[in-house]
Amino acid sequence: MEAYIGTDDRASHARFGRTDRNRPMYGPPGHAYVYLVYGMYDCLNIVTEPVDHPAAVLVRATEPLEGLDVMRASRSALRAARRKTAPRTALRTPPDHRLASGPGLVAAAFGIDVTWTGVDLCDPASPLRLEEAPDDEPPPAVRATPRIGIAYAGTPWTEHAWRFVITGHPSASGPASLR
DNA sequence: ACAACGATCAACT
DNA sequence: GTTGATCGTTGTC
Repeated sequence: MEAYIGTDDRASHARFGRTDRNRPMYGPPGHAYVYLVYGMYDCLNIVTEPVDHPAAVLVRATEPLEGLDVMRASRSALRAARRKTAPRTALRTPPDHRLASGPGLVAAAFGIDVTWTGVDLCDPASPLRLEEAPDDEPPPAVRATPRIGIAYAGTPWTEHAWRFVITGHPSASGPASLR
């Protein structure tokens, strides 16, 4: 997960204030904010603050537990559809635990695109939703690191340790040194 | 109307 | 470690 909060956060989509795209960030917490980056990849965010306080966490990675075959299929389908020229080398299939180890890969694995923006992730009837962890499941150890892939190098906004990984988790996104 | 660029990924050197 | 793919959003003119 990676946190973005407020209009002062120069790395956040809310830095321009309220726009058509980032409207869900200003909406109620627990809803999805999905956007397209680099013309190719969808990114799933979860709104985290009350109405009119723009903030969200980007889901950078998930651990694939069920439907791995579906994840593999939708990922390669999306890759093929969005690549003009075929690679010279055969495409490598990633290890199962890395099927959703990046924000664009999470969306690809779950088949999420921008049409999902705004859905209520706390609605038990939603096909895409958050659920309570089982009582017998202890919370994992979490490590905080700087955020990844944001511009404004040298500003305080690149320094904040607002990226959170489950310590040592093999499905985490980003460089191995930051897991 | 237009130009720049981005919360990325995978291929390539 | 570097770079191409690809297009909606945003700021500027």
